[in-house]
Amino acid sequence: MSLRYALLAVLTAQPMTGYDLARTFHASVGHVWNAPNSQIYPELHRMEHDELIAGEDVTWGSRGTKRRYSITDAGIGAFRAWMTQPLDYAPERDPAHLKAAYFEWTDADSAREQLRRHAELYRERRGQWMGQLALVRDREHPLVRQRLEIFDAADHDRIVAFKVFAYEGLVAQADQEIAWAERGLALIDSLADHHR
Amino acid sequence: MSLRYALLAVLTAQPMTGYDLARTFHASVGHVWNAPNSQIYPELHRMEHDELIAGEDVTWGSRGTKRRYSITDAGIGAFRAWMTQPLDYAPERDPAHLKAAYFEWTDADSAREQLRRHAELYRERRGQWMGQLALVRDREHPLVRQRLEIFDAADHDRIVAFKVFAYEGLVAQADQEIAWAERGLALIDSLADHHR
DNA sequence: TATACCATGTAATAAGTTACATGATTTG
DNA sequence: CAAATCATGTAACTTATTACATGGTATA
Repeated sequence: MSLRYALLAVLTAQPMTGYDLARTFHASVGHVWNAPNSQIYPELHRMEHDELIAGEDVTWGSRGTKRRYSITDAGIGAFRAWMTQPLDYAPERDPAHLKAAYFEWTDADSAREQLRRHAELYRERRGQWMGQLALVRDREHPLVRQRLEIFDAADHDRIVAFKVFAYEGLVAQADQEIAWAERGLALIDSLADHHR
Repeated sequence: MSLRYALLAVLTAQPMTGYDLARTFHASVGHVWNAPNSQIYPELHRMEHDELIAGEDVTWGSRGTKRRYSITDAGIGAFRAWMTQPLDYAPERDPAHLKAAYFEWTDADSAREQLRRHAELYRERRGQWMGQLALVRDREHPLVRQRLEIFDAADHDRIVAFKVFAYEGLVAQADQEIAWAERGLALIDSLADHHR
């Protein structure tokens, strides 16, 4: 159900088409939430049906049209209600750590390769998050800028501070995963040494 | 598809009934993977059909029977293949950080309450992981003990080391989440001060 | 005018959740 | 003999993934 609120979150800043939302997801919010357009489009239809968003057809080129969605008052209410209500956490499900616990079932090279990939993945995510973080901090992030325009200047610091806080948390997560993978690589090396 | 391999991982140590697997999931592997029995029982049927596990009816009490599953050679092969093959990581999906990025949409009390819950959840997980970690390290963990019996003594250190490594990673994750939530609480306090 | 990008979906599966349902066995 | 635990599921639903499908617009 969080997809719906992730979409509403973006639409609180400005109206968008399904395509824009999918792109935004991929480029910015996507690092916290991701969804393919085959999930976004049907959800937008359901949200419009529930009157959380209003769609209007906008002409595009000579013949084409596209549908731009704006959040409604009911949508803002629903988003605010979700924001206030405590989150119900999903049960833990961590295939990377599950596999690591059973590394005796594969060879050292494969285990090393998997840990290197793990580190690599989080280095990449870390880089993307750092990029977003810099844009938010400097108030050059397009969505954040848009958001600041519709909010009172007194709120600007809070808005930016919360986004910085969230991204910093994600960067710290990535750092942790990179460090863990590196400890794993060292462990495998030490076990290999021991064998000689 | 990882559920299947999580089940196989447990069954490499010893044969078990569906009920035992569900319980083991909840009590030990469950901190890395969790599943309700309504997901476990059908999956066991499919795995038996695919001949990764073999079920046998065991008498239980005077009239009852229960079905105990053992991993087959094909099952061991499938598990080893999965262990060797690189993991395909699921796209990021993190409602807690998503919400934190939009805390301006709720009041300070609600935001604080959510961060407190976040810290509390990870403190609890941390405690469970530390418990498992101690059992594994001291080789008193029932499943690990069972596993050590069927493996050569030369492999014991590796087996324990990988499990310790995996659990230590989870503990570090929990520490990170707790620290993040506490930074968030401090941030909210400082924003509230600023308002006065 | 070809290529990249914008735009919107459907269909089929797979995976996961929630609620319900039933009955035997063991233990205090 | 009551309560806790062991044991095994089905049904309905929601969520997410993968693959496919189509066509318009902008730009070099």
